[in-house]
Amino acid sequence: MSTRTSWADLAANSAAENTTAGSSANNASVGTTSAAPARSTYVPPHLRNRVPSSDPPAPPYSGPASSNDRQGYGGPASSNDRQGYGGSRWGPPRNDYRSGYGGGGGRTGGWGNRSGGWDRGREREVNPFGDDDDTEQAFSEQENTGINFDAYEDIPVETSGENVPPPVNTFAEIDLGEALNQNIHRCKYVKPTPVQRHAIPISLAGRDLMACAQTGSGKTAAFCFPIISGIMKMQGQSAQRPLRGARTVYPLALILSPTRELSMQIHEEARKFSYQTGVKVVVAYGGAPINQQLRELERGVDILVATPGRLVDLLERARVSLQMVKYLALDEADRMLDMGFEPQIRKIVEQNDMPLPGARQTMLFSATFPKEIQRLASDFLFNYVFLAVGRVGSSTDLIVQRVEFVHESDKRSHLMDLLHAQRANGVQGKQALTLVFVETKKGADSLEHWLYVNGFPSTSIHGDRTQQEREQALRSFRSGNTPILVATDVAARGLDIPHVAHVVNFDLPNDIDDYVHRIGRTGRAGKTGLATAFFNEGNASLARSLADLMQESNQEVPAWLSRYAVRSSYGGRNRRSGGGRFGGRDFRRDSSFSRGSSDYYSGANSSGGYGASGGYGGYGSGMTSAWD
DNA sequence: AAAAAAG
Repeated sequence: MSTRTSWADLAANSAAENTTAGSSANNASVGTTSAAPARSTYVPPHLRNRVPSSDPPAPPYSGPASSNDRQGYGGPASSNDRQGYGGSRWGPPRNDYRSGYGGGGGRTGGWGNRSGGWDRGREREVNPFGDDDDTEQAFSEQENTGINFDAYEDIPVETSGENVPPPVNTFAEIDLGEALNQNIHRCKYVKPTPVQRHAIPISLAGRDLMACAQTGSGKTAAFCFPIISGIMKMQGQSAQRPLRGARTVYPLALILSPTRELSMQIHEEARKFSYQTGVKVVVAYGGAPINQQLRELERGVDILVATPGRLVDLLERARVSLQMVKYLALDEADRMLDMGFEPQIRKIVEQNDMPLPGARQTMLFSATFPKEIQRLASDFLFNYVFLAVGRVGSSTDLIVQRVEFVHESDKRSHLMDLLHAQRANGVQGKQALTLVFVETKKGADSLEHWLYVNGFPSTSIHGDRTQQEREQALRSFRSGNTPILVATDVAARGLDIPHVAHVVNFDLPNDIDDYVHRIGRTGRAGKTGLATAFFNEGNASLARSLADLMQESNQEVPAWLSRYAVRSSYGGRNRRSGGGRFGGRDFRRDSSFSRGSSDYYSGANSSGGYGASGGYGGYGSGMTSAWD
């Protein structure tokens, strides 16, 4: 069955308000509104637990019959049963649950046996590939891998550290294990992306890693594959896993991210990668009832994906112990270590029973990595490899960046003009989504309301909304139902939302890195995108770094912005170092960081057209990449 | 100053 649909088809499908069977890719697995979820059919014991074999290239085979063996079929989905966006995770049961329920259809059937206890999750595992909503995601991944890989040959890559393991060119070169290889097929990953080519061998070699890489380029896979593979290998060993029913669980890997929605997204991806590997992934985040998450944890967890607050809660309740953690991954690591989060991260990593650096493997990923944050981060690392991977073409080439001078009082009408123009151009159909960033939560509410009153279907996401509202907003935006999303920085990082055609910085952030992350919500997966910023006197402090970034990205810099830039160029706290052409620079190589012999870290390698790029870094100036 | 993250 075909899994390839056009974006337009896809958007049309999603726009159909979740009432139809969805794309052809998974119509076998869905019952949708009309089909009352079938009662599980009896499956003779000898056919239970049968793992489908021989599928590469696997069509996303329909889900196992019973996705939720605890509740028969369709209670509110547990966070682990349902990864999609159709319906509240903890709300009352709804009829429009589509994925994973709808019983049967699978040629294997009968996985959902009721064997009690945690049997490493294999028998009851929901097929994450058979999910409607996951189709969209699978699609975007497909699109990601659809980036012109030939262009990757020239991508600038820089590594530094001792004895850096060499990159690979194919997944076949790496022994990730058969089950994981099958999932790679199912994800339609043909060839590793640059960050995967480099990061996976480094991680498999057991090395710690600090990586600057673009989110859309398979970053999640880059840290998930080695973790899953490593856990699979550990499973042969004795493993002092706690007995079933023990209140405390001992994950082997911990993945932290700064927002709940990003943790959800990582969990969804990790679940695909770990399908039928016997590796169990559980997500825990705030704003949702903790009891359900506790139940999931009790069923066993190898990889815990979490936001910091909820994890601290779980640690304090002694429901989670980090004693067995062998892998620690921080996504958006620079955010995780900034002022707001750092104490919590330290508490988790340093003030609990987590093994020390060296006794665990630590992987830090982000698109931007200011030098000061690198310095902080080195506390968590042991003899790590620094990796910076650029993107096809130069930074943010796929995004056309515009800056317009707009007085505070004119912003709304100016936005209205943009939206009208888009509508007139037909750019804003159901498929073209516009993401509008504002500075404050109140500002988000009032702008959303104003847009709504003025006839633009919009919704908003920010930290004062309930988690249900946040997830609903994201769903509604993704589906094109409300093609305008007003957001605070909660949505700035990591979220992979296909079809975002336009990012408007209604209020510019104060930090250029935040700008980079925000505009990175568009221009993803090889698509072009547009980013418009409203600039006025209040943004003077950003002028210099913004002008620099735009210039580096071959964007047209308005003359008036250059004048602002010159005027406000003192201080330079926001300035990028290194001309920003390239993903990043290991702070250990900076002249201000002097320690030991110079050749301790002399293993710097560089490939791709930029050479060994020595010495353009400046003191104190933030190092960033121009990619998300 | 604001945002995020626990309730």
